[in-house]
Amino acid sequence: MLRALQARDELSEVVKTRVEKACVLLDEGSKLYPNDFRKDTETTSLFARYNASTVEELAELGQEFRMAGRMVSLRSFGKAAFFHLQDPTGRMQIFASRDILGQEAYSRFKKLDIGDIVGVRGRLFRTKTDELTLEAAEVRLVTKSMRPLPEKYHGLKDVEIRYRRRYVDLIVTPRTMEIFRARTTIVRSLRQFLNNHGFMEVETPMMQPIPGGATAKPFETHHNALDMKLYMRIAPELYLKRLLVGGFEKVYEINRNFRNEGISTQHNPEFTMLEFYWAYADYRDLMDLTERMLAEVAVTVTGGSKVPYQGHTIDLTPGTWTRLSFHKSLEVIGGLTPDQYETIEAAQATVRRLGEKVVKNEKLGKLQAKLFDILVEPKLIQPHFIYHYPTDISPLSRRNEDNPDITDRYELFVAGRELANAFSELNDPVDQRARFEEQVKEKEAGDDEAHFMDEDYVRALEYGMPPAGGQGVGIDRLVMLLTDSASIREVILFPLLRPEVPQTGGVEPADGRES
RNA sequence: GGGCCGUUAACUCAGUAGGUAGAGUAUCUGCCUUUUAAGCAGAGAGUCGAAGGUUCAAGUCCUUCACGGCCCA
Repeated sequence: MLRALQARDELSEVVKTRVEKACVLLDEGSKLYPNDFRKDTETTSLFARYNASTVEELAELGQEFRMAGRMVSLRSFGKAAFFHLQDPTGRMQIFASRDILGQEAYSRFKKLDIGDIVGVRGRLFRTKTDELTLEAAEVRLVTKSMRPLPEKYHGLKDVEIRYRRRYVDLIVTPRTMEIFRARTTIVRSLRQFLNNHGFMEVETPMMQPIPGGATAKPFETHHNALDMKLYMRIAPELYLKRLLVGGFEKVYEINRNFRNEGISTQHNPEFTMLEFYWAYADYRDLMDLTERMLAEVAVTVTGGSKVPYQGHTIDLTPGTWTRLSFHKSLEVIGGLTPDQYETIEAAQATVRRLGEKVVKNEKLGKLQAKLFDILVEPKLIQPHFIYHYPTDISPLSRRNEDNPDITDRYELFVAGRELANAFSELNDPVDQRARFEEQVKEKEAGDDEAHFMDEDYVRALEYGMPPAGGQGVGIDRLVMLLTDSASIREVILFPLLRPEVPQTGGVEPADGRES
């Protein structure tokens, strides 16, 4: 099999050489992929215990350790060599010499390549340059690598290859590994916070007959056995609120949503969202909880509640977050006066003046949202809760008691981006049905992001849903913020990309996309 | 969808005014027992993203396309 691989002429010279070496190893009776090596320690663990030890202390220790990992560098001197072994926790220098390993083992060691996964056994010592190093009494090939690693100094720079071959990126770009560790820490600490506050994690359908809970275009799919059209969910909202009807008072879900929209530095078609619902609470309670939750996560991940982001320092300390009404923000931050946005005509004129298109029959709230997006959102660097969104762009939110044209809804903005969306939930089934009907009209008028009618959801509300506050938090954006990442693709392990162009052979894509 | 930029050896990058492709790393050979971007000497390695076009001659100029990046919508 390996010989056949060797004959493939599209392989680079370096790969062919390695395959050839692997063939020789096989011929000599060596295994290329043995699974009998066991490690008993890791880099950071050894550094934590022995980095402060003196040469003498290490010499007295006499203990042997077994480590495994990828050989990522090699400095060879004929009869001795240093290399670095990379494991998930870091890099440990290994010293291998002919005198210690013996003639035969040393010559086997010399056949190893950078990139191979090896197991080593030996004692610790300190080099002349004072680096804690393992002196190998044994070095074994554990997994043969056929492909060369990227350049040792510059690493992998081509972002396309970094995303397509994330496995290589993870090997050679320490920051990539840090980001995804941070991502896990963030999600874990969100769960911990919510669990500690009595929330219960649940899972609701990701394939839904009626996609709801957000304003977005869904992906469509099909169930063969049921011969049924299904949509990938755009939000879990309507299912989570059915659970409030059922009697759970605090529920949350952290999982993927899918939206059939463009891709940008801030949008991936599948993204992760936290949604949680809290009965007998309202949007103001949510603001308080959110401040504490996100600050706690920030402290867990970055060590403090002030985090650097793209040249800014974002202060997430609870109690310092700005709270401003939607319409006030148009004035205070957007620089508008009420007569520039209060009526349809005025708002249309202002939208046009800013160079934006005005769509026929566009509602006042939507026009005002456009003004907000242009004039206000980019300026909201420090955390801002913008509350009291217009009712006509908030079909699932509870109306404000004093003014039916606005809702008890807010969005949280940080670093010029929406990070969360929350509101006191609409639990009046009659109002909800009317709002859906309004959405259906908009859908029929050509707005393919408008909501579908969801009769079952209305029926659930008719049984009675306790008053509640609910919030969605964009996890990818939160990870971006807390890891100082400019692009969402940096915080998604495998971001969506177009299919890779075949590098060799005459195989054309069979979709006839040319022309 | 629009604009700008990129695509050259496995990786990181050069490539003058259009004249037939370079470096470093990696690889291979030789030397080398405390290096850490190890060192020294030598060697091999490229459909220059794809397809057309202009030209005596195209990595370089033109057109289209693909993939990616950034900005805008």
